[in-house]
Amino acid sequence: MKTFYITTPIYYANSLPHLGHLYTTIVADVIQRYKKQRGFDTYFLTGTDEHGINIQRAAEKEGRTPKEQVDYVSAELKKMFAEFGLNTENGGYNIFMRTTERFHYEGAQTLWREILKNKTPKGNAPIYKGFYEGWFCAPCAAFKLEDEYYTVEGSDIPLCKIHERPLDKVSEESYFFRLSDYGDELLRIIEEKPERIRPEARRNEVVSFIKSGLQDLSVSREKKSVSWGVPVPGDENHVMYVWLDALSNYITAIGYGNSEKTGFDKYWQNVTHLVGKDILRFHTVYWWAFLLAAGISLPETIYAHGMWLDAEGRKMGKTLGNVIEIEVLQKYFQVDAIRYFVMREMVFGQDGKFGYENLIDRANADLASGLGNLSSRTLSMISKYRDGLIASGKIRESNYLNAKRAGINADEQELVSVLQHTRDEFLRRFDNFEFSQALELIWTVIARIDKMISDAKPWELIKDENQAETLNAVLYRALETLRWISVLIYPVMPESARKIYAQLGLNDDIAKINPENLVWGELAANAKIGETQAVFPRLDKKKIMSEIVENGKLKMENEASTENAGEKTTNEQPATNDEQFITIDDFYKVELKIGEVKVCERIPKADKLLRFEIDLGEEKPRQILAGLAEYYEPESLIGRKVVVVANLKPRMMRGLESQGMICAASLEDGTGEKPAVATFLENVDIGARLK
RNA sequence: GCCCCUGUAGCUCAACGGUUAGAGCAGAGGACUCAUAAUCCUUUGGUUGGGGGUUCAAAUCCCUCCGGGGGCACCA
Repeated sequence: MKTFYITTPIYYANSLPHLGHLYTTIVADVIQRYKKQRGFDTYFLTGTDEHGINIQRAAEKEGRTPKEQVDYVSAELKKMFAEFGLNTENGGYNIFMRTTERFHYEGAQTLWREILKNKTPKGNAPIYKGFYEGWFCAPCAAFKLEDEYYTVEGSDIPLCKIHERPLDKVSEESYFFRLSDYGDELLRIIEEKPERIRPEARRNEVVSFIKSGLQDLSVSREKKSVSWGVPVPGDENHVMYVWLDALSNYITAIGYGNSEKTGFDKYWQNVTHLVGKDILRFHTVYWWAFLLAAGISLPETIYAHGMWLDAEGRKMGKTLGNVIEIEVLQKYFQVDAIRYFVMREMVFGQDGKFGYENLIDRANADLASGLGNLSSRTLSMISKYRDGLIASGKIRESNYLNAKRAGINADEQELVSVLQHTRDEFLRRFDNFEFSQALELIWTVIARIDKMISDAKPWELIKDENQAETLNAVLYRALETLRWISVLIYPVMPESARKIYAQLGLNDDIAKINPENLVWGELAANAKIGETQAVFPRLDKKKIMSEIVENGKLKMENEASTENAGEKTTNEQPATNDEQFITIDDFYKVELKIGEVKVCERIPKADKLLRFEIDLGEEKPRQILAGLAEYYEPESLIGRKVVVVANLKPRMMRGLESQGMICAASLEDGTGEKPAVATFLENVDIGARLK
């Protein structure tokens, strides 16, 4: 039997469940169900990556042991997956992998030993002991490169650009993986079969990365600095570093190097790794090199999918308050509607926009008005006109003319070939990860059947005894098409597909029907349809949106009052649409003042920043940094009166504290944005407030 | 800075170098009643980012400019 193994990344047990986790896992689940229908013996892995310094730190912060910490996070994730029907019980993943499990330790260590046994393509030992030294940021859990930190004058300890805290000089013994020996081999492999890495644009990035030269990779940490990990075989002082540990989960989970799990020989031959585009490189360059080193065959496909942006196309983030909340999705939307939305809306491999409004629109237009309504009107007519009995769709020759009068082609073959073609094309698209386009095809068929019904007007046919067969044919064709559609959409919307299927009066397991084998006419005549019920409820857009917005506001207020005062008040934006207003009180939170520029100078090595000292009528002038250096000569600004946001939280830039912000218009002149500093025509007093 | 991708209707996306560049949503008008205010018909809307070039033929290939996104290593 053909096998198919699909994996999501194992999610780092550092952050609580979010849309990204949900999305990738849904996609994997859809593909897995699809392949199963197509007759593959499938295996579906998801899970959590539970080692590393970040986990250790997070645990310390929460007053837990690392194990307690990862137990908590992985349980949360499992809970979410269960609620979305992605767990084993609901036909979802086969294993929820956890890297803290014993079998994984065994497997990862076996992998290490196997690598040690071999030689690199250039005849060297793949792993050697070396010395790793660098500036280390604990919250980032990473050594920082030159452009990732900055230094304050008078100090030689650099600060992390992200966390604005001092870095530690870390110098430690480390095992290195001789990645530098694998570049040529990797390039050859990619060239040989480029489709292994998709989409193409991402593959190009990987190729150019390899071509730029690979450096050896540190694959261990000393236990004294990172203890939370898989011990390096034969060296008590080291634990494996994240990537080797984490990536190996894909094989340890199916029994590589351990006896607890099974399936490696069976499933590894055809594996698809779904990854976010941000971790593609690790899944190609590093992972492949590890596998080559261990003499294990490479994965069949690595597919990097895009990220979800907000409705306006901005990155989602806490500061913008534009994150899609899992709880909101759960509260207002059917699981299948969400599944449909993510598969239909995002062109797989590209970034997509996710807004609650778009989701409602899709659910209403495609599901409620489209598929739901078609099934509803069809079944309703069967009940009303035929007492719930499915009549044969055959039209006898003597009735051809009647059918023609009603606008119905007596020969159903035309519709049959449309359906077959749609099915074939759907499968082709699906096999090629073109889910959005595959689904679109189904909806052209729905429109076609809707049109057939409108043309034939069953409500008039019923009044004419001579049109009994025409009416039967219309109803049968609609029903039979619904049967096909149910089977095709099953991977994307399992519950709904099952519901529709059952309403057609069928009771075999749709999950096991191979769409390839669909044959027109297999819906038996004289059978009774099932109990009719609406499959996709129409969503009240106004009501739901206003509730979401209201709750969002409440949540923000709660967060604002519990978090450090003032921090979030200035950079928050309305969560959803542009019909929102701020109150006058909101405005007053921003303290805009007139200040006079006393000092203005360039900052060494910073091409955009200018350093100002601005008199706001306070005891001493404020130091403010502003990105105006590309557009203004420092001298020309001295003496100018400018508008300053006076109560902005100070922040460090280039090692200097900026205690406010200078307001400027952002102008488009065709060459890009240019700022124009706000000024007054009248003479204004220093320190005056704008209101 | 170097490299990659991308730009098509108001929005989201299609279109082996080959008919008059198409769908869906949104908008306007009409029809209908089986259906979840649904469906059907008609209709508005395009200098395919700009400019050059190759070709019998360009959204598609090449050059260039402009805009958007992304990659340039040890962070899942």
